[in-house]
Amino acid sequence: MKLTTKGRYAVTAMMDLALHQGSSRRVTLKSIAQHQMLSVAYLEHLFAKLKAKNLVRGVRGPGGGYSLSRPADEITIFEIISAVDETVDITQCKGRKDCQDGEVCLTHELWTDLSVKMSDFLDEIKLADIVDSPRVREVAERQSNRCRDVQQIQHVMFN
Amino acid sequence: MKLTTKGRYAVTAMMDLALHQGSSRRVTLKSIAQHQMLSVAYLEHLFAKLKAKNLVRGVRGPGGGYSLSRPADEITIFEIISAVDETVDITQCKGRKDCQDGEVCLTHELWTDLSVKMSDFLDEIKLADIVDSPRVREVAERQSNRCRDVQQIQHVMFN
DNA sequence: ATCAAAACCAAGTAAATTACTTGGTAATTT
DNA sequence: AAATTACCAAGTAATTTACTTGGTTTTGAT
Repeated sequence: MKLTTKGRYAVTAMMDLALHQGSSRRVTLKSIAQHQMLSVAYLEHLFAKLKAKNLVRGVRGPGGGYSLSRPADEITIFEIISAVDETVDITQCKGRKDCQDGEVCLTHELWTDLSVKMSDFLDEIKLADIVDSPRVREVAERQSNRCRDVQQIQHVMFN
Repeated sequence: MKLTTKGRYAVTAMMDLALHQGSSRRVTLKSIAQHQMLSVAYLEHLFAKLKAKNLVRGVRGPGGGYSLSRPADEITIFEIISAVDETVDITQCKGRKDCQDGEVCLTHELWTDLSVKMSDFLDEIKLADIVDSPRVREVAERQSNRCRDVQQIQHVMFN
């Protein structure tokens, strides 16, 4: 179990998809990149991994983008984080002749116990749990209106 | 809330101290370094931070080493991890004119909610919770016997 | 049919963080 | 006095994170 900014980007990106899921609109990496102030190319890497774990679905071409491949209440935070953070659990002393005489270190076992607790905790939290409060829906609505306004202005100014 | 190998090293090192706390023996960085296969110098950095947060106490000189500065049931996992992982929470869009028009991004607020949940979870787990099971005490006892054996052998061979 | 918008792909570079190295000083026990 | 330990600082190496560039494919719209 590891948790870095990479995992955070993945989770917030998935939130983004979940928030737009109802309107059956797809979300482009470009728009996520603007939200999170990231490059599209970096997001591509993350989404390749999310796709490999069957968490998202990509559609090419104009009007394309990404959407959740499962309902938001069937996707856990743990799944998202472990999809991108590839937990390189070297929680074993590799057969060194330390105090343990070939056994795995006690502290490493204890860490594993703790790690499992954390994983279980995050595996109980579904994407929907975070995204589906009424407060959130309201804010999301207000934001998507703002989005539309900004896009219209940009359209008038630059096209 | 961040969680890397650095945090893991800190937690396992603190476990090490907790396990030796009863016998009122101090634990040297050298012995921890051997357990965790790390350099002493790197551990020094970690312990400087743990000390700054008043989680450990150092005693110099022969027979010196580190011990917990509070009982293990008053130290939480969250304290340990946040002592060394210095959570650089840039969970705010820094006033960019995105969709939000100066507001913080919704997804970032949601991440913060989640982050708080995780922190709370780890703040409820005490060091003692992990280290104080009977199984652990037994294994620890066996290990410290082995340790003594190894040390005696080394003493005979190299001194 | 052509064009533009998107996903998808690969091979690099830059930046940040993690972990180590070296070479010390200060305190404390034997 | 000598050995052992914490404590300190300024660097380097290794790894991971994030970005860059330059593509290709797919697909909807004109």
